[in-house]
Amino acid sequence: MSSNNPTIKEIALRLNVSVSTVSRALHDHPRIGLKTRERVKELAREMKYVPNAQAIFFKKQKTAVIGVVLPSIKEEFFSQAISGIEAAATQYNYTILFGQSHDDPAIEKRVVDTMKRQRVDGIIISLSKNTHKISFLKEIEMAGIPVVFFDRVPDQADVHKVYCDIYKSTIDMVNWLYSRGFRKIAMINGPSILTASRERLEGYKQALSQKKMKIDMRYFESTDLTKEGTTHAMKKLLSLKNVPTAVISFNDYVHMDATQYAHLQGININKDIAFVSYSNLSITDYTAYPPLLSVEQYPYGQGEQSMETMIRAMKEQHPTHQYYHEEVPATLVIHGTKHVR
Amino acid sequence: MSSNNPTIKEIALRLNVSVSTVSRALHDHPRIGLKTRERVKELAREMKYVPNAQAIFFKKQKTAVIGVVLPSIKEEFFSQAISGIEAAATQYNYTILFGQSHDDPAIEKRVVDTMKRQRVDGIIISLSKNTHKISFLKEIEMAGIPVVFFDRVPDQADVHKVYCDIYKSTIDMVNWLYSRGFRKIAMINGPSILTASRERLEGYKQALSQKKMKIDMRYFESTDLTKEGTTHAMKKLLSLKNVPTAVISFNDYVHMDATQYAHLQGININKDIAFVSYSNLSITDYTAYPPLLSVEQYPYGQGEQSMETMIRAMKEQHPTHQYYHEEVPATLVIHGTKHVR
DNA sequence: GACTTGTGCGCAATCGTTTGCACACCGAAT
DNA sequence: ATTCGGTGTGCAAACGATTGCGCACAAGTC
Repeated sequence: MSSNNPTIKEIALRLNVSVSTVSRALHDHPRIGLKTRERVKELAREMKYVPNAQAIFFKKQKTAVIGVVLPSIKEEFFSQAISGIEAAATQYNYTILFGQSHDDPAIEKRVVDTMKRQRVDGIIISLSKNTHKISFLKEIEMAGIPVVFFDRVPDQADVHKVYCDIYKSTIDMVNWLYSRGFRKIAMINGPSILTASRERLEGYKQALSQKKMKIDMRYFESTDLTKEGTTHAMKKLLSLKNVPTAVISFNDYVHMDATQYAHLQGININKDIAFVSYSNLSITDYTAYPPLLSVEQYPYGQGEQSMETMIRAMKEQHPTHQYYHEEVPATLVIHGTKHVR
Repeated sequence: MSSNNPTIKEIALRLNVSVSTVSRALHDHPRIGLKTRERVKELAREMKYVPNAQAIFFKKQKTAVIGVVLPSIKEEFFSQAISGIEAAATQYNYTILFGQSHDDPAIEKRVVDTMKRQRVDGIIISLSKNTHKISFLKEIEMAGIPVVFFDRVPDQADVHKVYCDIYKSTIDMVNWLYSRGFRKIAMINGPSILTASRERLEGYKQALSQKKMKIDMRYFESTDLTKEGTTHAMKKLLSLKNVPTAVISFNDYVHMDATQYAHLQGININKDIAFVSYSNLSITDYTAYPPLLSVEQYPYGQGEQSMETMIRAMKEQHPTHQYYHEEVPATLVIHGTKHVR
């Protein structure tokens, strides 16, 4: 009936011992006699005593809570990532305080502030696509809360970060297309402020020049990741007099919008034009026009790795001069043609 | 440089006033003189003072944290839901402590225990599909932590719950099919322990009997929601000598597996057999065989509503005898045939 | 018998903040 | 001159748990 959780004080009172004895008994302190220990544990069980983590962590100045800030959990990539983070966190007995930035830097800052107030032990963050200054996060770090960036990471070296090498996998991707005879390779890239976009672009250019192909910027389009932006980009590509024979999309969502539009324009997907992409969403197995190939970025693995890195970062003494850069390998996943028509 | 966050004590020391004065000044207590108030606030800003929420909530016996337990965030339904919960929580200045059960009752219990330790102010939970006993949650409630169930809710009345009326929408769905001339209507339902499954079954039966149609249990199959389970169910339906002309799937994931298999068996989706489903996933717009119709269950809205209900539940004095049952309306969304082939 | 060693337990401080109460001072009203 | 009300501030307890230190008692050693 009592709404209040029992405390060690109440146990102590009932057993006529001191609170310190109860505390030590519950922790199996060797200096506490066996019978006392048993009596305490017995009563604790009976009273359904659950230690107050708030009090413990307050005392210890630790919370065993990690803040996780993502642009949007609606994206499969991030929901997979947080799943990995949570799995690893559970292993290390940490819990997850969760916040979304919705790609809005102001909200992102507010979420981070709340987490600081909550005195999380660390923050794992994938930056909003509109965030340019990360000074507020450096401040957090200066205040003794380690920050680990993942996937959408800043360029600078003085941060902990976990990401996969899009540059390298983009080169692999272009080579794959080249080896299959494609020469007119277009790209629908994401917003240029994203590191992810820059890496795609640089990998694209690098691969082409390795093959001694000249880079035609008319084959290079961008989208703001909305359906409209992607449709517009695809429209421009289709209007070229030299229509590309292959299109690399920024990710599978862009790919879906691009192919949907292209299909409406009478293009026979992966016949007239080959489509390849990034993300390797599980859902593409069910889509009308799966990409021939998609770069798997292992969001779950990146999430796990972020948590591992966080654990190590938390062990460093403050201030750190040791920054971890973890590169998770990306791999090309070639889809069967079973559902391609 | 200092890794430690400043406290009101340090501010008090520097200003030669007491901690109580600092505390009150920061809260604009009217009995503190204007100049003192200004001096305190000025210094607080200068020292980048951030109140220690741990200490405050420890003192106040409130954490402003709501625990959210979901089966798996990888499902779009739940990632949408948590998005809604988070949005509403932010409005009320609550933050979200997050955990997944992975449909495992043991993990579910462990997650809830951790949350109790953390002294969350409330728990919003969508039950694991294998959870039969919710006594551990009633205990949590007895201990003064309100529990709000959503979507996957228990049958009993003595709980707070938010859900949508699947029974009613199933009747609408069957009527929709009936009005278009379909008479051999099959169903691939989910695990029978889920309320969601029972409601679908009952709606199905009710609708058929309203139309004076006899209920043929050969048209009724179940899946454990795995691809294999669904394929098996579909296989049985296709092997009937009286093959159904319409199939109602438990949700869009089941629908995708069912139609994928049916297609491989040479069925012309939505021509030979009409397919309808639940969830109305945004992704179905891009899938090879979208359902003709899908029941929108508004996960985001259910999430928001769950948080609203939580706010109300937390206001009730303990123990409650006032339980909230919130029914979010479900609606039929009829897909165009644009991508159906 | 004095000394050491080990065993079993309690006292009290501590973490950062809030808050009821008391107190001191001041001007004004009686 | 006393009382009163208002204003500005400090004291100290409280929230729940942990932990260094100290004390009391018993058993063993010389």
